[in-house]
Amino acid sequence: MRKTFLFLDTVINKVDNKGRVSLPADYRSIAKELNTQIVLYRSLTSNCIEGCTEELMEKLASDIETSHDFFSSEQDDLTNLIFGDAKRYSFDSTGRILLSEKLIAHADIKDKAVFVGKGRKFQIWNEAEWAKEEQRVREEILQKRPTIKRKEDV
Amino acid sequence: MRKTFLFLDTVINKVDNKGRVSLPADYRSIAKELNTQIVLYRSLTSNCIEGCTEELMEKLASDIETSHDFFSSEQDDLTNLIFGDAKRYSFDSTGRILLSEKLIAHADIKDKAVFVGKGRKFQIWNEAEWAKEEQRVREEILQKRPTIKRKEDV
DNA sequence: TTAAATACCATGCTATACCATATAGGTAAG
DNA sequence: CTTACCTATATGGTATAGCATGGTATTTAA
Repeated sequence: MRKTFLFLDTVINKVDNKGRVSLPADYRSIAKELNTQIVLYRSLTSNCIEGCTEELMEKLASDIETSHDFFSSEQDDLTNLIFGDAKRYSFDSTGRILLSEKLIAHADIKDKAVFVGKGRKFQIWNEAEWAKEEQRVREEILQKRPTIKRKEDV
Repeated sequence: MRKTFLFLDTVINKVDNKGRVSLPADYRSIAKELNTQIVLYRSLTSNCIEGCTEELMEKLASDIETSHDFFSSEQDDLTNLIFGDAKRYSFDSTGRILLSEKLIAHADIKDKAVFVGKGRKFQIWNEAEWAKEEQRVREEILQKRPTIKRKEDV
């Protein structure tokens, strides 16, 4: 029935004192249907956790293999950074994952986790941080809007 | 459930005074599922130990065969360096391997070993050395990021 | 015969699997 | 339009299994 496999929507779930949090049901069903696991890692650019399917990771590994020399330092650095930080997360029968200390610290997660869909990937934010980020993104879009409008007018 | 065989995550395990260290369970399961052994060798470029499956070694052998002249000195050097240094390591029922003196000396391993996933390969570092290396890589990648993106897009 | 490598046993800890309860969304009957 | 019921998801709590690690025995090699 499902034709696309996109992480969508924004969902806020509670994180208990062990670091457990329910993965949104919608995200779970993607992993289930693709028969793959979820991989989480620290975002390179923001104070948030980023996630994707293991399938996408596999694709990335192949891409790196073919686009760089086997012994190149670029490939070395890239693979260290990406795969060294990524970790498979399996959810239990109730759909929860256990966030690692490293991830929680990086995103400053307290008792709430905000899941934000990004298509092939998704992000997990601290509630207040996400509010700020969303504000920032919206303002940026508004600034660009006049340019778009002008084009439409022409 | 698992369809991919990527070495992921960063795990710190203790090395006892005999040089024994637990291979992370996740890494072991890869060797098990692929029904292959783990091969370790001294990194050509860093003060760390590098590891992969024997399967990947096979692939590397084929690649070298096709990418250089069969009798070239380049191929001689490469094969000497890599295959001459590599050694199979089998783990016992509790999942531990015994690191050789040569490897321990090269990576300056003391009482802790840091396993860093690299996708098809992984590395083993001295704790302090890895901290420095991770820092260096993060800074470098952030600078090069536009270049990488361009490559991925193509 | 001694040292070193390998295999096996025991223990404590923690991730994870499972059960039970609560909450919300949706549907159909009143 | 309201109420009651049902299903799916989220969350709290607890038990269990898997893992890392200390220790010891057994085998292999020098």
